[in-house]
Amino acid sequence: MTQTTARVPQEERSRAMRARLLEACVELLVERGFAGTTTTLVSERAGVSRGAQLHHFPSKNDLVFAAVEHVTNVRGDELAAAASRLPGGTRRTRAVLEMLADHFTSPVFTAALELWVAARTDADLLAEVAPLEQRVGRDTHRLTVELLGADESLPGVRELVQATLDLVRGLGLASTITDDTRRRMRILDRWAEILEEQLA
Amino acid sequence: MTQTTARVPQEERSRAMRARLLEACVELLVERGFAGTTTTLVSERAGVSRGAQLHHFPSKNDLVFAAVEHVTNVRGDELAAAASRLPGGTRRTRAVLEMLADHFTSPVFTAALELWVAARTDADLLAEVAPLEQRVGRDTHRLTVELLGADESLPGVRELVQATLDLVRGLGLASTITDDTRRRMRILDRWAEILEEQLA
DNA sequence: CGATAAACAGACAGGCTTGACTGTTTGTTG
DNA sequence: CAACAAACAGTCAAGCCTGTCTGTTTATCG
Repeated sequence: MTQTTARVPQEERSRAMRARLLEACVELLVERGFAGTTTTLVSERAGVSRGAQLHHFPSKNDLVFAAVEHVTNVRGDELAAAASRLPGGTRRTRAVLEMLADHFTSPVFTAALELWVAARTDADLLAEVAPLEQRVGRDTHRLTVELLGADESLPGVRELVQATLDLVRGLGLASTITDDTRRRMRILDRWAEILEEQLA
Repeated sequence: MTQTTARVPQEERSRAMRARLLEACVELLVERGFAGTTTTLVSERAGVSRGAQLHHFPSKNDLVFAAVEHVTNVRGDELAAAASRLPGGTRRTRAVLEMLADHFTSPVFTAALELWVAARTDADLLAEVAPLEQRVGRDTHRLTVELLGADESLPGVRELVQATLDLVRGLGLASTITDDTRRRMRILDRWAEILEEQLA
């Protein structure tokens, strides 16, 4: 115990402070958007002095880059968690779709969207975002294939799964300014029909 | 002729200047994103003095609001033009999908996306964007139904068209940071198959 | 042709953001 | 416990953006 308390504290505090800053950063991305996420607001939100913030993240890019990674990890975790909560049996396909749609309408996705759009016109940020997003994309694809029990060796199956993911991405984008859950549900119902038919 | 040249000039110049400013604004939205689209850059890009700009658009919001309207109109025009160029006969469905996908990966869509995302965290802008976007959405839906010759009185057809539009929206979003045309084409091929099957 | 108003030009101030910088506290190590 | 390093705190200057303001040119109309 002595060894633990003697060895960890500083490192631990540092870790906690970084985590608080990243959390605050993501919250602000959702609430104020990328441009509205100023370093001052982040430090205020995190309850951290500007000095401390600059100590852990020397520049705004350092903070944002770390936030990108953080968001990516959270997205992966949330997806995995949601997948494990998934019920089996009938209506499995529909449940998988709902899970995906939920993810693509969640705050983490919104934060990722802000980073995504910002990265389009920011080369440095893009270099950071692109590979991570690719990873999430691949992981999500793999997960979806697994959850649907799809056989990708069959022609057209891979494209169908990709289409499914692009669909929920499109639904997610639409939901950011128009919260039309009912419409979304009907579309998912229909898509589930098609998916089951095609994968059978 | 004398009457014409005597009556129009000033109004005409004014119109031209407004158009140049809006064009410059849209260009910058694509190149620099919403946050990077400063009023100063717009006036420089348009070759207009800041004073002249402020005369036509007293505030940045006035400029942006006008740009939203402009983008909306251009989107509508481009879609209509593309639709009229569409070939008939076989592979009609595939051609319609490609047309839609092209639109949702075009610069106007990118500009609209920037406005869209910015509007999410800007109430004033949202009030301006939402109704116009809804209009484009409805028009696009109607156009798609017409081009596909779909019968919306049949159950599930409406949702199928909506899914198609959300799919291309998702593809468009993905294309903003990853230009993966080949992947997109394969997905469209596959979706065309399904669409024809379902609409038959 | 003179008067009036619109169009155009450019300087200026206020507010905000970022990152550098100096100083203080806390933890670690010999 | 003394010395050193990391963590933390807060101020300051430089740069940018927006919108106001004053002045000038161009067109329209009596």
